[in-house]
Amino acid sequence: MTPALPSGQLGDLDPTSDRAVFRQIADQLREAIDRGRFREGEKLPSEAELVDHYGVSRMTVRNSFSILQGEGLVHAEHGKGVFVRPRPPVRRLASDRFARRHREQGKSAFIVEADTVGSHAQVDSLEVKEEKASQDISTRLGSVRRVLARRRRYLLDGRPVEFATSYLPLDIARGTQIAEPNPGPGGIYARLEELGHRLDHFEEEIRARMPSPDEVKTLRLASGVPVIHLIRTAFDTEGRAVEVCDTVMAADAYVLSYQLPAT
Amino acid sequence: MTPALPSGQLGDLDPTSDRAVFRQIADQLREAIDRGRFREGEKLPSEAELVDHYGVSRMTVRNSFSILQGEGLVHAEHGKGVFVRPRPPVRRLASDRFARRHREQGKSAFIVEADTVGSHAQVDSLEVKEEKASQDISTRLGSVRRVLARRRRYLLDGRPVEFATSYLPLDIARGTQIAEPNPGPGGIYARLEELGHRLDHFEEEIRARMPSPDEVKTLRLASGVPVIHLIRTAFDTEGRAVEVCDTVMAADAYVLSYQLPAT
DNA sequence: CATGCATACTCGTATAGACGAGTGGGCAAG
DNA sequence: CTTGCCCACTCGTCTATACGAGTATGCATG
Repeated sequence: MTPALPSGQLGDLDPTSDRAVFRQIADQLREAIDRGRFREGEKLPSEAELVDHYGVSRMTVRNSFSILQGEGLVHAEHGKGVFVRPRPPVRRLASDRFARRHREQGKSAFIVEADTVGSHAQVDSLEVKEEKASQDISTRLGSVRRVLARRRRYLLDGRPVEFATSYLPLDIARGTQIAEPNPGPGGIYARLEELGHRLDHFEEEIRARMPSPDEVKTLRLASGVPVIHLIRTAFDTEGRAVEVCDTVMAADAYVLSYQLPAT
Repeated sequence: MTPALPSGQLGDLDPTSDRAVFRQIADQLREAIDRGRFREGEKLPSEAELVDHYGVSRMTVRNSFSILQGEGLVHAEHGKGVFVRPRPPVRRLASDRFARRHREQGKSAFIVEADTVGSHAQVDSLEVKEEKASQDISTRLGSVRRVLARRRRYLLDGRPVEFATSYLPLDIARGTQIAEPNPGPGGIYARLEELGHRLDHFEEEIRARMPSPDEVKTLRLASGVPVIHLIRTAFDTEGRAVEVCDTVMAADAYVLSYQLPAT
């Protein structure tokens, strides 16, 4: 005889309900996941099994799955099945992460931080070049036409989590170590201070949205995972904007943390 | 004869490409939107028109639309069509929004702020009650068992944009104006200071994720719109956590802004 | 002129079937 | 024992069809 189906965990449909069948199925799966009947990384019943269990067509079941995918709850793997999406370890960004004392050490802040939590960090796809400033960047940097752009991608345990571009005015960066692929210990902020631009404060703008297809690719995002878009401007003590850093982060990999004075 | 179809703007499929047909269609529509060939709020070609234009089945076209919906680019309206989703006006939250000087005025900060940008603000579904603290809230408030919870929803020009719950320890809030639906001028932070809890600083934790079905309902979110989840803890000058505010915001309605010292 | 209905067009839901392609296990051949 | 193939199972893509339900428009009726 046939063994009990994994779908035995699930209930029945309510034909009298005006809620669409595929929504009812999605509801039941979601609840089963929330209650822990399917755990992180565990496989859900296959499409065929759910077709049998509910007596609906395959497209209806797929429709249910696509809802849950949009919510970021599950992900499908071709040839294997549909799985409860595990919550990856998150990276916490504290608001003192640019404190001067953190710049004293040799290694990059990203690597050091990853080491302390036992993760393997990597930086790749480094690109450093001069280019025309976009309207937005030009405005933020105070009407510059061309900028030095530093692009890089950060990976944690092999997973891309962040993609960032720093823009600097050419009159500051050209010909300095900032224009080199490796900016040296303490990063470009340390170099900026050596060049006489003592940093005063940063401004960060935060948005969240769904990723573009490009971002899905570079960050290898599962469907249903938004991105956090952070734009940071660094100001020196003379009030000049000396750098703009445009960062796109996989939202499921980050918690940002800020401290605000109550004054 | 038939008039030129709106889909005349679009190209052809590449049958030799290994890219799925519905992705190719989504790509073309996305590009057309990005290039401004379809403007904000404008109607895309109907499913039937695209079926004719590309010579594919209706499900394939719908599949394309569902991709764009997941990206938050378009939204469908039953009986009307599929439209380019307009970017709503955003609310900017500055990091000095809790500065003491902002608490002097009579009206709530949310209303005042909305007035200055010419929007109509509303607060509704107010609920104030004592309840058991969740594990997380209890930890943040320093092991309290029960709390006063203040729930409210914020609307801008009739659109719900934010849903927030404040939690306060009972020994502070019980019997005070904080436990009333209307906490009075300056809000609960003003009341806390009057009660001798001079505020020292705030900590904010920020996450972004896709909304739960509940959140979709309360915030009337279109598909493809993530939420920003903000958890703020207020500390008094004695280092005690005196309030935790858990806020869920429609991500397309907000830009958060923070200022960090470089020290 | 105003009301209300018929109708055409829109997207929403659901079925049934077909083929393709990735994965993994078992079995047969070497 | 190892290699390699076949097969069963999985999700991915696509077609064709049907009916339901919301919207808007125009026309007929009062």
